[in-house]
Amino acid sequence: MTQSYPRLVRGRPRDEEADGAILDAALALLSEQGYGGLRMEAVAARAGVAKATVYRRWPDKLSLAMAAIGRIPELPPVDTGSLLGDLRALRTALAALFRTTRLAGVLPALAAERMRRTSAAARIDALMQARYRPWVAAIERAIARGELPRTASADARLIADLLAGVLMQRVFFTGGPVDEKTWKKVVSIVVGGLRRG
Amino acid sequence: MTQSYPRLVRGRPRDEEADGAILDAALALLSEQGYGGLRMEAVAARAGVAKATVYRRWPDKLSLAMAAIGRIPELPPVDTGSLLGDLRALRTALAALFRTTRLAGVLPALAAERMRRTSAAARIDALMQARYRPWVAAIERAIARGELPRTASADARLIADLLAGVLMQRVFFTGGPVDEKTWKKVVSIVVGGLRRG
Amino acid sequence: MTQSYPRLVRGRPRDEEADGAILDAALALLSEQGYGGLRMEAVAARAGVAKATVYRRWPDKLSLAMAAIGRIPELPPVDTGSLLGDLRALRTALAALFRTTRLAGVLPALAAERMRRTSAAARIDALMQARYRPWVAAIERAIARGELPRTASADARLIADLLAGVLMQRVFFTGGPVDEKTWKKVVSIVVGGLRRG
Amino acid sequence: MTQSYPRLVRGRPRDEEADGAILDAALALLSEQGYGGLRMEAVAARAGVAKATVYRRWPDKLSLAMAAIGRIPELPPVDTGSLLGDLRALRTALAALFRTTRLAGVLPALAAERMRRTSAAARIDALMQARYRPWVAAIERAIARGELPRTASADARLIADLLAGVLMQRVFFTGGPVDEKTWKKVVSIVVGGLRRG
DNA sequence: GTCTAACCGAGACGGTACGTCCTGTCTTAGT
DNA sequence: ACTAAGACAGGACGTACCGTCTCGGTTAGAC
Repeated sequence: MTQSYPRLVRGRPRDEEADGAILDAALALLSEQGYGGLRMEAVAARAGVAKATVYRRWPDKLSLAMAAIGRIPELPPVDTGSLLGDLRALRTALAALFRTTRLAGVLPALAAERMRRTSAAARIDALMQARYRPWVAAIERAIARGELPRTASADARLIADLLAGVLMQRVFFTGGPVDEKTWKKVVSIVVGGLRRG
Repeated sequence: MTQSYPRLVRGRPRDEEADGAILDAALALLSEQGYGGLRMEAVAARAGVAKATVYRRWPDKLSLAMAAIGRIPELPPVDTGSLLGDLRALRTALAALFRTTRLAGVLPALAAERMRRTSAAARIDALMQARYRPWVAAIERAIARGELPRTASADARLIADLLAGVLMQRVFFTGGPVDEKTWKKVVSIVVGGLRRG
Repeated sequence: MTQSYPRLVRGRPRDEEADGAILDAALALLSEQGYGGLRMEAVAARAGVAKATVYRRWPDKLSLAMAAIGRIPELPPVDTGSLLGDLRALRTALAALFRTTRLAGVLPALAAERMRRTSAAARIDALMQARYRPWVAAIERAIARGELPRTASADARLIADLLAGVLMQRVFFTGGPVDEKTWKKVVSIVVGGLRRG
Repeated sequence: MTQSYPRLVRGRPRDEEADGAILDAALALLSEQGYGGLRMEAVAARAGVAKATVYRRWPDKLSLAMAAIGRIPELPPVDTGSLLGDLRALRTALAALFRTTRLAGVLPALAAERMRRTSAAARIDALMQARYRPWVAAIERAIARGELPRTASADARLIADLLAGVLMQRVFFTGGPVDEKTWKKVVSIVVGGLRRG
């Protein structure tokens, strides 16, 4: 599918490897120091690249940070065949992602930027929604399978926000537990509420 | 109950008005610029105070920011006599708080600091839990009144996180609507699920 | 001659010991750190005194420094009976003073202040002239004794400046030696020139 | 004679004009405020340069001050053909330098630093000796011409210190006059003493 | 086989904020 | 009226980082 067009531009082509090195460096530093501690000079040094090479590719720190976050794998596609199985798998996958990638350290920083800079909000929203898509998909599959009432179909995103939201709330704000047992209660309440409604 | 002890400290006492002026300045800047844009020099200038006077009271930016956030009023005590009334009132009060105070701009920044600095986590947790207390209280009152099953009493905090969490999720991460109509659905799902369980 | 009047002023009398403690502290710090490194807070701390107590006695740093320098002993009265003996003794005494008291570290700092602040010049001049008086006195005695021609009497201060000046020049500016042998040459040139003239 | 080598250093070259602007600013402030009143921020502002640009070139205030003093012209080469002519010219030139450049305000400050910081002494000595070289040269020429006895040749520097020293002594310490008439007496004493010796 | 344009590393640039330090003044309670 | 203690406004310190710019040099397609 990919095809090699003759380059229209002249001059020395960009070093394609640099992109990866820069993003890896940025992500590592973002994970270690948070957004506020992310230093462009440190990114360049760690990537073995000049600072201008970073700025040539991303115009500022936020853009770089967002691109770096894009390197964090999304939740793996989950489809166990049942709503309860999917939700269990999603929580486990999210916990694993938070444990192995420091995504958890980066998301609130991104949210903070989002609240602060209107110009950044749209871009960040797109990134966030992509990451929450597996949750919505699981709800929609459950409706299609008849596990949830058809009336819930308009509210798939709301239900996803309700489920994912309680995890975020605890991880980022109240620090409460997000273990398997707690999760079962949440699922029971929400799914029960939906079926009853 | 309060009693006037002789001052044990010597030397010129701190200017008590300065505390308020500094916190007001910090809060204003926090609201306008966010945590990342909070400048100690700007705080001092706006408060009409020397920079050293700020640092004498709060050792760093995070401490100052947290103290400033302490000036934002908490959710007003809500007790309408019914769970649904309380929850409606809480959402309205929170929306008003976010609309009038830029608390919304500050919370994710605080969460970001919390994820980044272990030493900050405990202090921030305390502040956060105080702010979420009205939610827990409303749930506990509902259980006491018999509106929610007695079996839910162990999970009051989880339920509060579930309800508040979906609001936070939408405000900070997915940008979805948090209006009255949406809220009714959320309350219906969660309360329905609890009663059924 | 001194007489004890009843104190006319009311209130607590000044702690007379504090003067000495402050000046000693100032002199010690002046010697260790130079005028530029003299810190009023350090003086107060070292003297075991509050800062205000220092400022009550001396209005600013320069005044304090000058008063502290006043504690350095002047050249001892020298009168060996001959010009050559006096000059030898004066050089030895000055060298000892520079070796034991760090006066040498303080004089150029004072000279620098003198060049900078017109208001300080007169006070500093008075202090300096007092310190150079033994040189003038030795010249005047030599004239009285007939060791130097009577025509030199108008120039006693110039001659003193010539003799002391070469020592200052070497100590402060060119770093050349100021030993006994060098001094003999200087004395021989100057005294020879005066007798010949 | 000058030759153009390829630049060995990489990166953007330093702005050569900035050097001059910084030194001029430093010298102006040094003249107006003295060494103690020299402010790095004021230097940068006056030079129209960022503070870091100053620190990139000179690591501290003393280095900058010394470099700035290097901009003050040295005594012009003096060679009138006779010792008395040279000495008259040197005094006149030095007086002019002190009158037009505030070198006089800076030298004692430098001497004070020299006494305070061993590490600074060698550098300052070199600067000072360069400035006193014309005096030594005049003495050496006089010896070569036979105006002074050949036996004085070992003491050229001492004689220079004696002559320049009395001027320094009066300008910096005792405040006595350094006019033409006074100078004639000094020259007469010193030259007379040397010829007689 | 040049020419030219965009790239590259390196590092200086103006600007801004940091957190610390010091001066000289002021404000307490206590002697 | 003094004392110790220490807070105050103001302002400089030297460091660090941002995003831009300017070098000499490299690497490609266009001529």
